[in-house]
Amino acid sequence: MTRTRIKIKKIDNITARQVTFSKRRRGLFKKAEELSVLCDAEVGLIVFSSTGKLFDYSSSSMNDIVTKYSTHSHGINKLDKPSLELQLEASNSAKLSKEIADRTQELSWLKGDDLQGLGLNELQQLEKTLEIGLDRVTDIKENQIMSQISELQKKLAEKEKEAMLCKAKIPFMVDSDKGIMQEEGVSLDSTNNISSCISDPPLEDGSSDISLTLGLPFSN
Amino acid sequence: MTRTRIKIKKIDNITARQVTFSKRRRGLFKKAEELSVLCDAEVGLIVFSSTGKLFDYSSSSMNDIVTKYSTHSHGINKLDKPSLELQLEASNSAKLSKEIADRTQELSWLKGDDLQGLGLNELQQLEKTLEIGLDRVTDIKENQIMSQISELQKKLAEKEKEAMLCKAKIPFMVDSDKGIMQEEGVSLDSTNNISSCISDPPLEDGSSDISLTLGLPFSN
DNA sequence: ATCTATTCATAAAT
DNA sequence: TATTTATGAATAGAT
Repeated sequence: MTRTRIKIKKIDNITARQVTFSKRRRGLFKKAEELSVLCDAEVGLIVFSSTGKLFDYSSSSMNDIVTKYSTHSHGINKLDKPSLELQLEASNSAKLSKEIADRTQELSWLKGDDLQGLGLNELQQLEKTLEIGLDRVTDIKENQIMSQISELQKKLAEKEKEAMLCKAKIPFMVDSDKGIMQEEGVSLDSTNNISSCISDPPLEDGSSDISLTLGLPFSN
Repeated sequence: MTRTRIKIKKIDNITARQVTFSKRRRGLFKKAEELSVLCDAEVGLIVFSSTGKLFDYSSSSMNDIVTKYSTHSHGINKLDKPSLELQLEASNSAKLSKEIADRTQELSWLKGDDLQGLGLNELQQLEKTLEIGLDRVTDIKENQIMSQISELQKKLAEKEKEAMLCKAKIPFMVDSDKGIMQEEGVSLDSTNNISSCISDPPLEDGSSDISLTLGLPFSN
């Protein structure tokens, strides 16, 4: 690899072999971890040195990985064959895994990934499915938008009515309370008058304050 | 590593992730084998891709390695221990089931089913995903259609060329075979003449002459 | 363990 | 997926 290229055969010199083992072992474990992280893969690595020392790395639990390995395709006996129940569980797992794989595949296709292997018919089917899905989603979305809008309009209308009623009451209130009625009439749009109505009984549920959602046509 | 350095974090783009997985997996397995050979080490390597596909390498028997691993230092419970393993299997099953449920749900959404519970933001996100997917599918489909068309055009052109060559030969055939040449000349587009050429050796694809592209304005 | 000259691995482009 | 290429990494041998 460097100063000179070496042949891939057992290194005779013990010292040199140990040195190389240390260096390359580090490199190998580093690469194993990088693979698992970069590619979201499950990696299990077990190394015994020639002197019998153990080194291991696993991206998740080595137990899980080995178990999965022993079931996967190897179906039968990787590590002994403890019980019938285990076998059943294993085949169940395999089925579930397959189902996940299938759905993952379908999801990829729907998202437009991984399409190269598909034939024209499949592509057309996919296109149709997507068109239908898109239509429905757009539909529902539009419905939601429209109902949000009309709800807001309704609330707004209510508040407007409230404000009107409030204003309409002012002459009487002023009249009965204090008798300060003026000839020219009451200034109906005075902000003072309006704010004096704040203590009116609030409307039902969450909508206690219309201004809350007013500038928020797309709130959710 | 190369054109640019990359960060060791999960690669988002699925395609890029798959490509990197293939390359690095090869590299990793190669280094694993080199380590085992050069340093006389026992190496077991198990990799599951993110789609669940299994890859493995072992310098000797994976079973031996895993068994040795499970005893070594780990002394206790790696394999066997039925009840514990059963528990693990069960929780594994639960995980898998949940994953299936998640993907099933997402598939439903993409297909436009079961949208009632979603909020506006989710719907918009969904819509976007579908639009992207649809674009890609349509793209690939169109490509396939175009290549089918041009392949057909190419074949057609070849047949036309064949027919032309055939016709061109007719005068000589008629002349030498029967001497029925007429003053007015041979009717070159007689269907009889054409059909009489069917037994001509078909031309290979490399095509040998100028008429190669004759009827193929859109060849590619 | 550290240093480098080299080979190797590989990200990006094709 | 395969190939190519530019460049970052790994590492054999020396110290």
